[in-house]
Amino acid sequence: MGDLRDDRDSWSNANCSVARAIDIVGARSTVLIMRDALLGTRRFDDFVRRVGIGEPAIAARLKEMVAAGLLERIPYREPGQRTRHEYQLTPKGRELLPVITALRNWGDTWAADEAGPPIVATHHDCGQPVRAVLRCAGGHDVDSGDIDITAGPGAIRRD
Amino acid sequence: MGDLRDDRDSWSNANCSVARAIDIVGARSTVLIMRDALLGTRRFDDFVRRVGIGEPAIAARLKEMVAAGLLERIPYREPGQRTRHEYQLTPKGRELLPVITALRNWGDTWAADEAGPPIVATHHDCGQPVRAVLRCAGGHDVDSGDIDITAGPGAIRRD
DNA sequence: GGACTGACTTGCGTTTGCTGAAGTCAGCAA
DNA sequence: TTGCTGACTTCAGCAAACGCAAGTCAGTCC
Repeated sequence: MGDLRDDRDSWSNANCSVARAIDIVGARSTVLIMRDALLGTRRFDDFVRRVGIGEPAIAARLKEMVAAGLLERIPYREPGQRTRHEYQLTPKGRELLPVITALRNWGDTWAADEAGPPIVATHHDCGQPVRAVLRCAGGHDVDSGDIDITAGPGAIRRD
Repeated sequence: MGDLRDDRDSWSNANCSVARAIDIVGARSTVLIMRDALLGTRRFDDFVRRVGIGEPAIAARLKEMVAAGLLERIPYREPGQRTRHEYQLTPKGRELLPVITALRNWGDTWAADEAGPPIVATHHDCGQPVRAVLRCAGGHDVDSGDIDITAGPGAIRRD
């Protein structure tokens, strides 16, 4: 099976997973809400204070994200308070962690403040910083030059 | 040093690398152009045919991406043709590969066509599929539950 | 020199994303 | 019952992103 890049016009991007993904999570506010959700934020007013975009945009986006299955709206109740709802990550949402981590790594390297990165994610067991890296199912580290592109089952040929 | 999530209001997102990153590469067309650039596309008309967005948007975005240092505009000449330019990835651009890969992985899992993923990235040496995974500098695989958040040198406290 | 082609640019119009200020609404507290 | 508060919603209005159609411009080929 040859590398598709040798015959680039034989496949189309119509069924591209990258495009599908950004159509769901590509909006700026969605990424920023996911950032904070992955750091543990769950309540509406906390999102409003932390995400840094306006309240109407947060409300609209949270609704969209619940509809998209990234968050789940769960009722909770504190003593002496009425029932409220919090937004908990679903597995579908939680699995965006590599995306956000890769984005943060890149921002730390190429768009950081002179002072350095504002927050650092570290491994709980050993305290070392965490990064998103490429690895193959055989367990090898993969360099960007060592990747072949092959057609998957959903490939659409164009003849 | 405690986990910052225990004291979430003590830091601000003003200097967030995730936000900085998406302000540079967050537009839909930028991501799609990077997708194709990372698959080897270099020429204007190839981007127009493959990316799936209009010509004016491609032209404007390529210009922005060159200005942002993601791509470099390099003159080339084919025999009997006039001098043209191609858009080559810079290191800054190439290092977005984990971001695009993580996005593609997520899309393959959560937003794929029934037929399955259209393209598969495989390790050149062993042929196994490539994924973006989290790992710490100590060499351990990191699960999403095993991450601590600590303040980095660029942290902005808010008192 | 005239046609051709690849690489853009210009000029609309439309949609989407976001902001800011103000309004609504449910239920617990007094 | 009235007030309060947290969680939204509604209503302009603006700017950026994108699509489509047409125009430009520099070489090269004939």
